[in-house]
Amino acid sequence: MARHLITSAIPYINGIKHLGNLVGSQLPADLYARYLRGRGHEVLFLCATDEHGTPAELAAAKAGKPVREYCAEMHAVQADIARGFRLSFDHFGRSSSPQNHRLTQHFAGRLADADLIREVTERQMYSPADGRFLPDRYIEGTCPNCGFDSARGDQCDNCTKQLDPVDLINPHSTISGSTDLEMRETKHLYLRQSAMKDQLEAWIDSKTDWPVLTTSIARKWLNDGDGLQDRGITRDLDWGIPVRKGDADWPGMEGKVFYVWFDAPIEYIACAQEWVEAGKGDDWERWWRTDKGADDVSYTQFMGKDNVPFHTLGFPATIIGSGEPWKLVDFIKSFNYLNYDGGQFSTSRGRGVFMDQALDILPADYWRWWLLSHAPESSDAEFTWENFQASVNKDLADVLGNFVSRVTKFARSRFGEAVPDGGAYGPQEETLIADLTKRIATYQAHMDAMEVRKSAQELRAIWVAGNEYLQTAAPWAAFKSDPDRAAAIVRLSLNLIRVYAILSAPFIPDTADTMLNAFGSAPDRRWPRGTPDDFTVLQPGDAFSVPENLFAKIEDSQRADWQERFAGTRI
RNA sequence: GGGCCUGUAGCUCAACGGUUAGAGCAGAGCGCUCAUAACGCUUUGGUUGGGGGUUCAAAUCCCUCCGGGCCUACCA
Repeated sequence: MARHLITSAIPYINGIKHLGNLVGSQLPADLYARYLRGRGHEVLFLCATDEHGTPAELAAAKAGKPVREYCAEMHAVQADIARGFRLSFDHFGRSSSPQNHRLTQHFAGRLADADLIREVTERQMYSPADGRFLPDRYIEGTCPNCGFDSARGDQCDNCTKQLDPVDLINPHSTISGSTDLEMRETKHLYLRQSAMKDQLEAWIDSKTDWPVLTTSIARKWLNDGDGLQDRGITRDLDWGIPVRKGDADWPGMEGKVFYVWFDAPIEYIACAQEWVEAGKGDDWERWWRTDKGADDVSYTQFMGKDNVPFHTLGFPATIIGSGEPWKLVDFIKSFNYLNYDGGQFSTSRGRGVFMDQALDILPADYWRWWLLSHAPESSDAEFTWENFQASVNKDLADVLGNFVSRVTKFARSRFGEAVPDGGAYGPQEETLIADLTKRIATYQAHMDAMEVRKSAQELRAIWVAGNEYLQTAAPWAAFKSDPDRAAAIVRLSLNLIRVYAILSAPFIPDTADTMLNAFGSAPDRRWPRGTPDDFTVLQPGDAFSVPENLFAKIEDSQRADWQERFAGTRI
């Protein structure tokens, strides 16, 4: 039994996330957490909402609410949807928590003491009409390079040229439309990542088993241009964690807050404190402090590729730079993007399926299965309704659902609602058990390696083996000539359902519960040990019931309807 | 512009220098009748994006061209 700390990239607060966000971090993290718990390991699985920054302030303003109130509401909404998808966080925290305030300020103080913070005076666009400094991309104007009239201040979407806001012709605020913009001086804190470049690079180099996607992005940032750049960690905003040096004021930084990308990863740690505060645990330091028991913790982070630089460089720089014995990540599992039907998901255009909508039309397990079995591991992947319908109908309804249905209904009709006695497992059963034992070992190896698609593929093959066995053993024929033989076949088949439920639970937890509940309220839920005993847990006389069909097929008419509904509006 | 990833059967993907490039779906044929017209077996289908090179041996390594994607540090 090992101890596993698992975190999912924390979703931003300003709205409901789409399926691409889900499959890139929270869902595979949940798969891994459920699997490890199933195998008897001790797991702490944490996630939170990322609540600071300009977009949160603007979203709150648009909703006509104080930002504090808006975030509290959106956190509740996201927590509710997470529950709907059966994301089994031990705690779903908030980056705006008091714990994170204290800890973020603490880290800043430590970094300052270590001479890893420098103050930089710079000039930024200020909009008097909006009453705020504007991040580059909140300024638009005509591109001096190609003449595109909606070029953003950081880059022109038309000709892809990188820009500076002052380059724009007729610049205006995208918030208010105001053209009254001025350059103002402001002072900010920079994290001296460049001073830690060699340390960070050596650390990345030591991670030879990480996905290429993870290490290549990290190396790019380490070596691109002049190498790893120092990074601003403060902003001129109202909503955020006030800049303080530990418990002390930070002269000259009054009214400023830390940048979200500084405080968001720290929330991983603060979240464990929230977990204790919420009465769900009693010792967070044994998960996070290597001097207090976290030495043997295996820490895995899940995230989309856009998050990789902050997790491979920024956050480690914070942790290492603190000089304190915090736990560093052991493995970073990163994902590419999921596209929607030939294009990108688009919040603004309402294009694609968002988490709340997904749960409105189908139960979580349908989505979990498709998303995980098509996880964008090696390249960007694409959601299409045709593929979704085909996969769900075939894999879930036909292969697994129908297997459970045919076994339980046959058993009931011939032997009644209890595991039948009589006969014994013979060569066919031994062959199947040997095959499954091997396949389960393969499945576990893929899950251990977080090879999500391969795990799904092997799990499906395990389901298929049940159907193959039934076809070969043909209990319906045996029943006529040798009822004891049929009884043995049915006994094994019912045991298969129990084993399948346990193996499948990380992917489709609700369905797994339904399958297990067919055998009463307290069936043995222990993970298979890899011996033939795994298939004799259900004994003659044990009661079972026939569950409702596990999965309904998606009809062509439904598919067409949804296709239409989620296509979004063209601009 | 630069960097990284990617291109394999109609579709979604494996194969990571070593038999004859494999699976699932879709298509075709056969079988079964327990089951959600479900399941099983067999089978069609590929000059591995094009071209060149290295090697006894290349989907795999190198060069080049073409296509797709991502990142490029003030959105998060």
